[in-house]
Amino acid sequence: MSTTSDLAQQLKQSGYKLTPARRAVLEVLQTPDGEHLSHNQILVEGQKIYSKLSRATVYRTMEVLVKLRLVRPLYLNEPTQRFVSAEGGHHHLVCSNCGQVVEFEHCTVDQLAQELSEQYHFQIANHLLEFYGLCAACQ
Amino acid sequence: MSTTSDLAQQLKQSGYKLTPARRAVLEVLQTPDGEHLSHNQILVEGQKIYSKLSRATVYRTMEVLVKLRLVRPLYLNEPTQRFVSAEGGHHHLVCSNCGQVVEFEHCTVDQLAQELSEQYHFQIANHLLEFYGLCAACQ
DNA sequence: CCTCAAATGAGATAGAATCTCATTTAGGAT
DNA sequence: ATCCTAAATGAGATTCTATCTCATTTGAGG
Repeated sequence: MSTTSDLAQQLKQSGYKLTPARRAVLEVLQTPDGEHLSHNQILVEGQKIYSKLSRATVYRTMEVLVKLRLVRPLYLNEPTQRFVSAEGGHHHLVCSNCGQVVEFEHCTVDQLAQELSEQYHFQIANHLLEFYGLCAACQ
Repeated sequence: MSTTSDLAQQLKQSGYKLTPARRAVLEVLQTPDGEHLSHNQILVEGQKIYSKLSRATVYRTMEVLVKLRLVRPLYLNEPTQRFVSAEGGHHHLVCSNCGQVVEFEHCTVDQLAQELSEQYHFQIANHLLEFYGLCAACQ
């Protein structure tokens, strides 16, 4: 997602205190598996780093990160909020049958983003492109 | 979304009984505002048609419609499942600040869908393309 | 008009998100 | 180094969405 020091730096510069609880959350977010994590996953992983970490603090910290546009919330076909880096695109192939989510990289919507940006006077920061269908196994 | 009779016909042909509760749900889905509805909205509107309609039946009916691929579930930046027609694409400009959702029509991902379909052996039925940013008012 | 598997309603339960409030603490001021 | 205060925290209560259970009702074929 970003390096912990990046995120910590940004928090500090925006006037937020750097607490052990927040450090733990940031550290979780920048692990190799730090993308697409839910609040609960962040809580469980975060408590391995700082055992007193509470659920409410995870919610509040993520709220701050979203407000600062350091991460972006996302729902992947279930009623659970997850988080991804705020920049760039996120591209998924989602199987309507088994729920499997495959990420892909190649994406062709930049041109379209440009056009929409002008047409609707939207300042576009990132996007989500999901294709729904049946994976090879479920067909 | 579809006409009620379409949906009713499909249910019938798939071996499901046509009950007043199901008719009410189908009728709600095919009103002009029948897209993007949540379970709760369907319940409230449905009870205006058939007052005994229960929450559990709304959930179960939508589950059937999803299984038959007549509708598709979708989360729009909140932890509430909503439903859209199963076919075609859904295109949104979402304001990260005020949450406003604008729909747009012109879309350029068909070519990409074709390529991904071959590359990942996915049988793609529809897609969701969302751009996140700041709307004119929030900039 | 009978029959019975399918469907329903009501309420219980589970899980995610939000709120409240008394206590603790980061970090600037002294 | 110590003090001070607004900011942050933890724990638990509360709200809302989703799922489950089970006794009762009903659609639709025979």
